[in-house]
Amino acid sequence: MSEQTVRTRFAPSPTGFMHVGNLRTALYAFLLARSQKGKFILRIEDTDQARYVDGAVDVIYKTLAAAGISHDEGPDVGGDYGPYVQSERKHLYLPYAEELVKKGAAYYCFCDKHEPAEPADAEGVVSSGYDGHCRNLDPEVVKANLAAGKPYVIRQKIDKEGVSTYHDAVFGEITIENKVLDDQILIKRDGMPTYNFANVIDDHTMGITHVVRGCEYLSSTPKYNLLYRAFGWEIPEYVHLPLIMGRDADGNVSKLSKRHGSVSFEGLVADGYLPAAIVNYIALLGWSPKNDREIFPLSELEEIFNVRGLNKSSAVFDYDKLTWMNGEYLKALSPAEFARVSQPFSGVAGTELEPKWPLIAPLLQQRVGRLTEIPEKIGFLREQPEYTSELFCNKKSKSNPETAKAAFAALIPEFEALADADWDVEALNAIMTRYAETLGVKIGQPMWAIRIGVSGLAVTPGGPAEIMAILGKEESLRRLREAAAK
RNA sequence: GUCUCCAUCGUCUAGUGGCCUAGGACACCGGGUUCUCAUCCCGGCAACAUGGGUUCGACUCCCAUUGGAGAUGCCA
Repeated sequence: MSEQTVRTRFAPSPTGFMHVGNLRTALYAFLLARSQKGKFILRIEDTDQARYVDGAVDVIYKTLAAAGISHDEGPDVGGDYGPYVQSERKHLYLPYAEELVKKGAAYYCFCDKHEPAEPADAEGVVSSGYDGHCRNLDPEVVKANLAAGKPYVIRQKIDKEGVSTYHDAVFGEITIENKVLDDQILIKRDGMPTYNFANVIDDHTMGITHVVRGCEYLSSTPKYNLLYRAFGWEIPEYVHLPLIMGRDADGNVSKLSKRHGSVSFEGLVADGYLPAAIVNYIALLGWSPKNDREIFPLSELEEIFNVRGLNKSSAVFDYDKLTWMNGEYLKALSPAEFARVSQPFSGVAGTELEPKWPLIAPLLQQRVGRLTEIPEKIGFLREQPEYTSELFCNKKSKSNPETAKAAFAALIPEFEALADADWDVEALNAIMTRYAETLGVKIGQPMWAIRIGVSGLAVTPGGPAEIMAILGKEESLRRLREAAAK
């Protein structure tokens, strides 16, 4: 490319939610622009009126903002190439299509709506393409039909001879035989442009230099290039991205969709993933910095992003790895920040646990992958789960129901003797430590028993002392006496 | 069906002809540390789809096969 400023765009259609695949496309387009000190543009593609969803555009703004992907031009921030909403550009497209007709690169078509192909027969054969009925209509007939107000569409006229080749930054040279290119519709019966047409016009008129999009457009790109050429416009640089896949219960892989789990940004956030972690994770799903690092703040990605790191093969979305990465982000938060972001997921609001949240949150920060794990992790604080004395067996701490009984017998009176005012983590730990020392066993043994006694669980956030401090003297002792009776 | 693209551990990936008995991460398994289970640390398991070429030498280049994905809309 020349000295020209890099301009990339993200052109979502307002569907009401943001698929992570789309978000990743936006991220890469944004990163490419930022890394080249270029501009990133947001354009709303709402040419399909039938699909209009209320408030869907706001979802796009909110998601991009939450992800930290900021655009330099767009419907909400303005710019020199507006309007940035396709429905507001409606009047713009028809003249371009008519220009193409004049140039012989497009034609009016008065055929009935092409009936949707049969749901595919036994062989899975799908009828393909337009039959070219109106391709060479007599100009006089066209004029008459137009004058009579006959409904029409405008189709691209594609020369079926030879092959088309273009270059893609990720996939290299792509060559397609022109005969498989269909005379696609440019202007629909309702006067609106199709995505295929609007895209080309908008990208050109908005000065887009790098078209970043999913690789489902790989095989239709030659048609777009024919359009650019018919207009005499410069073809942009293409950056086609591999798809994000999901794995279903049977182990089959396909384009990531709802049956694989949450696939929208807001869905993931609701599942307890931090926006920053989601962005970091998807950045590495199909792109590599070519080194062993995995945790990258967005600001750093803006510096180091490079199209050379883009992968050709599709990637399976791995919720486990996202959970791990989310845990890393959670741990990196300040304790106060963690308490703040995790509280809404905790379920403590309005309960007796709410005042104790500042005590509980620190115990969770190092052991949570998804924020939604929190309620089940702290459920025992409100109600102790059922358990049997089997749980008292633990090889490592040399524990069994007998050692537990002994520990209860010795420790309950000691805890009882502790004054309410002294009931804190240090004092409680001191009591257990002293007991272990006099008995000559590892501290793990009494702690194993007490942990289970007050929680009913083998694994808990925090240790027995922390739990007792949160539970308070009365409730702790009640649970311990019950445990001793088992 | 046709067209296009893809192919390294279960998953995300590094690797651009010799640095590869293929590196990192997640998951899994084992050990260690921490006043305690978890966290953390250390270790282990585990891959170049197959078959032909090219080359002194192929994970890397070419071809075929197989497998996978996408496209084939008056959706975007």
